[in-house]
Amino acid sequence: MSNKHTDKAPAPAGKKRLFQKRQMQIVEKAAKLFMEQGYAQTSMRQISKATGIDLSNLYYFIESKEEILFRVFEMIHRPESDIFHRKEIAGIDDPVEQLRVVIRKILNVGYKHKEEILLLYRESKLLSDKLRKAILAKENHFVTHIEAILTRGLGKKVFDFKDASFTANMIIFELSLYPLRSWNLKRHSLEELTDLIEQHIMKAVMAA
Amino acid sequence: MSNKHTDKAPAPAGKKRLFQKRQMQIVEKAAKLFMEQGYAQTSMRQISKATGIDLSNLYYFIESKEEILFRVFEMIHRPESDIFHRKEIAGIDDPVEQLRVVIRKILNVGYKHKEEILLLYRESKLLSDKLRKAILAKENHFVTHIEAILTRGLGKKVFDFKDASFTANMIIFELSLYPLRSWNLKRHSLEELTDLIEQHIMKAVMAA
Amino acid sequence: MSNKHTDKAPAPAGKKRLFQKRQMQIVEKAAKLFMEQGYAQTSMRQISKATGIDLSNLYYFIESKEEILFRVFEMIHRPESDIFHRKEIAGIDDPVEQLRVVIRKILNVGYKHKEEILLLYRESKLLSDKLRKAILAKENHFVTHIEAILTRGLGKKVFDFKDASFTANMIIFELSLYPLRSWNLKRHSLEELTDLIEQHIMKAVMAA
Amino acid sequence: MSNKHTDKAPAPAGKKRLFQKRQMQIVEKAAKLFMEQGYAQTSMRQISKATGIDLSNLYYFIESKEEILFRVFEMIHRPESDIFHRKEIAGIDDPVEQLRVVIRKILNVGYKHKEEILLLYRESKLLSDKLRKAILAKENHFVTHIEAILTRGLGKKVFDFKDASFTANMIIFELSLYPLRSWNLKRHSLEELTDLIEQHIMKAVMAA
DNA sequence: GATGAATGAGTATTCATTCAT
DNA sequence: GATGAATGAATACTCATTCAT
Repeated sequence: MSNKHTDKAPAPAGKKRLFQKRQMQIVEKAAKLFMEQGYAQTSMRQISKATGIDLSNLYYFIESKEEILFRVFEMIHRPESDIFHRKEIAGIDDPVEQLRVVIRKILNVGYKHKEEILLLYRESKLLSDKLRKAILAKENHFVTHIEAILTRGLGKKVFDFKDASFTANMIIFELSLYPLRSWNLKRHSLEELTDLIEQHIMKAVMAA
Repeated sequence: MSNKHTDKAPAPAGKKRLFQKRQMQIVEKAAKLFMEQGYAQTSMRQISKATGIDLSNLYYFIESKEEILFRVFEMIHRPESDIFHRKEIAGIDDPVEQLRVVIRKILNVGYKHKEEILLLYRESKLLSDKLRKAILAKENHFVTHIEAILTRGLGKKVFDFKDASFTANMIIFELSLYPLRSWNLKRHSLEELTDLIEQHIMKAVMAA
Repeated sequence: MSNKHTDKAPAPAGKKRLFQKRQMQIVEKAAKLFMEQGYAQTSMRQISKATGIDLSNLYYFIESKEEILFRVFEMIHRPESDIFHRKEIAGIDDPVEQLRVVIRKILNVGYKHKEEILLLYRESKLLSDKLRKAILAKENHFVTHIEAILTRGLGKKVFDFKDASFTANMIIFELSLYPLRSWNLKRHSLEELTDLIEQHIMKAVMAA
Repeated sequence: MSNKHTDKAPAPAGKKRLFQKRQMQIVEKAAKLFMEQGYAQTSMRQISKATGIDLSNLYYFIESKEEILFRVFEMIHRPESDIFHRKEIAGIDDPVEQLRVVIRKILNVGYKHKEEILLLYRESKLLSDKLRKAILAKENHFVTHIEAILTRGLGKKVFDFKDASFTANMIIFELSLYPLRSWNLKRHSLEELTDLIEQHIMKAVMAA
């Protein structure tokens, strides 16, 4: 997918804004449809109807259905991206407390964006290798951050485990328990779940 | 899906076997295609070509594409189903040891059937409610078994956690780390992974 | 459609009976299905299931789906065929009374075989020209009989109309009011209908 | 059948006309095919070929094969619909004369649209309940009008019969004698037929 | 007489995408 | 920027009928 549109000769800034606004509109509505029905089961006509943008006109703003999916994935990752840079987290000195807070933050994001995360797991395979890798790279960013916290805690001997990289991966995975298996967790409230997951993870990493 | 074929008047056993053999053939080939390309992206024509069974004749052995998917899922679950009943596990008295063995068994199944399990997570949404519930019920069977082990260990005070049901769910989930995130675990060998996962889980449930 | 089966070398009478019995079985069940769903919407598989005769075996008793339809039509006409020969009708001297009785007889047949008659009107077009003509010839038989009664009444000056052939046709047609338009006659009971139709027809043919 | 096309935002009248013109084209050609071969025996491919509109493009103008059938029926009813509102009929004071004129008008329509009316009787069963009811409602409109004339004549004592509703139904039915049984009326010219049918009906309703 | 399996052409319908205006 | 119409390939599925055993 070449950036057919975005690398055009520099257009008046106003026009460009409007263009991107339309794109966002499309991506957001499409995201909703993809989550509800799946990518393959959503037709361009449905997206056209949902956005109110004429079917042919849609292709003025996006190049293909696949591009929409890619942009949907991009959009999904954005809200979580800056979690680690906020002072409320970066400023915490105790790795134990820091991990605890990060866990809760990510869990909350997961509750809110359950559908989006499910979508990511379900449909990312459809992307061409290149695009899928771009998405997975973003994922990796998270793992790296967790790993940093873990390593710091290991140095301070408040944590105890064999492999920080593995453990970071596992933790990120555990944090997606709810989005991926909510159908089997109906009996717990979100508050309970948060506590249970936090305790489960902390117990697995804490030094004795 | 009615039992169009299976509830026929009792046919000669040999003939019936042949029919089921063909069904298996279809389901296995289809499973492979579904894993590689996804369910929606796999056409009945492709299944026909892959099995060598004429497209229309395919429908002599199965009722619909959806039935194939359902049978694929059934097949995935089967090899794991009897894990818990084998003496080598049911016979173990120590819950700690028992859990450890079960973890390793399930992990091994997961390594072998990585693609299948991914498929299960990816495409189970596509099944009609009825069929999806049938599949989830099988899943639940596993969780229940783990829960039983956990509860026994809790009684013996060798385990320590708040909620056996939640913990069993979480463990089952952790055991699918590899199938669901193998793309991020390339640097570990399967033996390493097995050890790491086992330790991670055991640490999270063991009493101090 | 050649009589592939029936003109075989003379078979033992018992076998032939059985063969015809099976044929009847097929035709009767098929008739029911055709009436309910229409000819085109009924599949040979359904007929096979309804009769309990294996699909391939069906073709031992009939040549084609079209032959079944033809035999269904044949069967439909049979019960009415002998109406006119029974003494209770042939023995009546007064044409007025005779017509009246015939009307009531045919109406009753129509009430009982509403679906069959509808089928005849709906699907006879599907038959090849030759077969359709064979069916229509039977129809004509009725008209001729009515025409005879009318002509006799005209001679006795108890009836009054211009064209006996036309009138006979019209009467036969009027007698199929119920099978063809029952959806618009729900508010009348069959007894009422019988009276109303009889009076309507009689008024149209009686001399002043 | 939702009004997928017709409830669009008010488009330029010219464009809309063109769209409807295409629809008409389809419906007319399809009507011809349905009459010749029956609905079930006519394929969308044939309709595509007959109209010169590409098979997939056909679905731009109509929603389904069933919609075509429905529109065919609508079209059949339209030319007759305004019969009763024309001055030449509504303006007649004498019910006898009025009925006579209506009979002749409807008969003429029947002669012209013999095939269409046959189609209506043959295939209306295929419509879904909802659509069939819409068609039958139009039919009923006719009956109601005839009934009104009959009732007026009954009041003026120029007519004599027991049940106006039944008689109206019967008359409408008698007027379709030719479309439904033309195969048995070949020996009469249309002029003769018109006279014979008119006389038959009038005799059945007139007061002595 | 019966049966399981095959065959090959057919069905209505949907799709993403593009073109001309 | 927008719209109506087109395109051509694909979809899952069904059919009447026949064959080999």
